[in-house]
Amino acid sequence: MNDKQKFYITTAIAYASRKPHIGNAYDIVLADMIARYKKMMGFDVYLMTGSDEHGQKIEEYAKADGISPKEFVDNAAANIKAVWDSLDTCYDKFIRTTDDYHEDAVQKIFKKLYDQGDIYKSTYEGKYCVPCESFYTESQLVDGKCPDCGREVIDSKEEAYFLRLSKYQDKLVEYYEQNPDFIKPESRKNEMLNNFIKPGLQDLCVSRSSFKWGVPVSFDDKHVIYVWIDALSNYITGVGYNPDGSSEQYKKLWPADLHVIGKDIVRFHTIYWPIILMALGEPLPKQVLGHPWVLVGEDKMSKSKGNVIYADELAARFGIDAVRYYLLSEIPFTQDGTITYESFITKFNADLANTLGNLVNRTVAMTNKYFGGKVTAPESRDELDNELINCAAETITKYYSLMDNYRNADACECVMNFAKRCNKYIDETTPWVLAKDEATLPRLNAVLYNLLEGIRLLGIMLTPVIPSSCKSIAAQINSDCTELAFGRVSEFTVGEATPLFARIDMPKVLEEIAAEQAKKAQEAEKAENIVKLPEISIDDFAKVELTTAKIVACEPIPKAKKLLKLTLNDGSGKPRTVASGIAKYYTPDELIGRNVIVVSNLKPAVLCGVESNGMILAADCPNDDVKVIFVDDIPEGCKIR
RNA sequence: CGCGGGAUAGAGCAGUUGGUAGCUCGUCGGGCUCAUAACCCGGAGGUCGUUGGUUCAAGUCCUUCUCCCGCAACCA
Repeated sequence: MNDKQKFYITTAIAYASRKPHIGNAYDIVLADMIARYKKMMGFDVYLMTGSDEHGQKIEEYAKADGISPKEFVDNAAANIKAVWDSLDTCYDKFIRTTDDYHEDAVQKIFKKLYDQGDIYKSTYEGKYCVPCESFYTESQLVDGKCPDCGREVIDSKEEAYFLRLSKYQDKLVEYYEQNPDFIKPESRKNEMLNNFIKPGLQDLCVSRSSFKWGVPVSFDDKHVIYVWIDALSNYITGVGYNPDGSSEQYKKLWPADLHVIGKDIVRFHTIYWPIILMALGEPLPKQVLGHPWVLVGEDKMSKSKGNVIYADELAARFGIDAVRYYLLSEIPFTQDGTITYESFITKFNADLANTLGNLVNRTVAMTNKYFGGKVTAPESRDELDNELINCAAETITKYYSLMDNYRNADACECVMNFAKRCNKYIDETTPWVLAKDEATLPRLNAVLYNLLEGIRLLGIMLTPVIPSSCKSIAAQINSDCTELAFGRVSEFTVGEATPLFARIDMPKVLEEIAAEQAKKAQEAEKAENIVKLPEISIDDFAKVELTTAKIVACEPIPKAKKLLKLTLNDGSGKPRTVASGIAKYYTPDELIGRNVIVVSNLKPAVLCGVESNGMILAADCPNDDVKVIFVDDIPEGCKIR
């Protein structure tokens, strides 16, 4: 038995549909850093991460690839693991929602909640549009008709299971009040209260019958358990929870001390998840940390924009610790952070290479050069030494309080400031002058000792952030003392000075990257142009009626950001109204008077209150651009085939 | 008026309960030579988005407007 206090920390489980990008990886890196820090502080830490492997999307992707969903997620999970491992993350467990013990426990959780009445079978209260095969709520209807096609809807119902949220609403608010630190940062708590809880919680639909790839409801095989109960439960099933009897490990670890998640899923973790736990009669997690996103430049990362940066590729190019350091030192606590190759390299050169790496290098080199690598703790300290030592003490105090509050970026800055202070100390004490005179050699010994102590402390404080580099620091100063206080080592016998981080030649590397990206973009474009849809017959094509038409009027649609309302003359004598999602690319003035091609037999639809009769043709161009196909030299009303 | 977040030096950000505007990068000048063209010192550069107000005192509190970004609703 050990008497250490436990600390159970989790990441969100990654959706196993595609390779995780650097934003997804931020989650695990942050959690890993916290885990390492807590270990350093003497906690018995357990870090769990994993993959979310069910759902319609995965079913579809697998089908498109011509493999079974299980094969698909086996691949995807291996991919996720590989990326996590490429970042030197030390998780204790990787749970997959397709693991048998998880599926078993989830079925029993569902059954238990059903048996005690917290889950009930009901129907989508619904208006059903038969041609559209869709359900709508009363409020979604437009003039009492289908918002999609404008036709009559009928009362209909589809079976589904619901979780009673309303029953636990007051208890949840109470929990928020009693645990002011439950949601971090605090601004997100207000968002939850104002947006979702105050208006009143709707019961949550927790099953699906529209796809099969999920955990089946044990007593009703038409339904699979939808993502909420399946995915969120991983936090307890992964450490051995089961309604039939939980493991010793579960009893020791639960409740979790911290869920590390992205800000987009705060709602699920601070409303649905606590309610599920309350219904199960289990204690609630102590804290949820909703971190911001990592954006590329101004944009959210997306494949179609071609701006995705992958953590493992970045690590392969610049080193694991370079990636970890960037994520943990540059992403703000509450606001979204950005990453670009420029900012990455700038940060790397300034902090890791120039400030820290160079400090270690010059100090170790001097110790070797002047004393054959060996210095001992001095007897006395002068004014300059005291300043340095005080700065070290202040840094350590600040470091603790920042790290305890997950202000890792501020903690990194604070530590780097101490590294700068050490560099300044070298300038103040001028060791190269002291080395010239036999009489000042004791002083030189003291200076180098103080610097090596400073470096030792830097290495300890940065260990959660850049673990392998700190190992290298410890090796170079040849000390395994991990006490975070100045003057705890009686002597140093340093090793070889080897650069920790080689400076990056920014223009050269940027050029290389640009060349690679251009190549990738070309390949991607080629792949895009390959036909993806199944072949159709000429008869299928003949079903599409294409007509030329002149745009006679055009105006933006209020409330709609993307839509323009076009009035067309298609030669029929009757004006035709079409809504088109091109507001971002064209102003009305640019369109009026031009001739375009319209799909004239498209089923009408109501968009933002405007009935759209048809669709004009436009091309999706690279760089997120859209170009309407103009046919100004063809008169309106011509059929196209 | 759908909900929310933001606007501070050329760029990226800090600014806790109102009390002299800071940090990093860049830029200009100087110093040093142990070190990775590195390190150290100094200068320039902001009427803190706009309007009005509260106050001895407003980046900070209240108000008007403008512009950005998420989410929600619509890329027919």
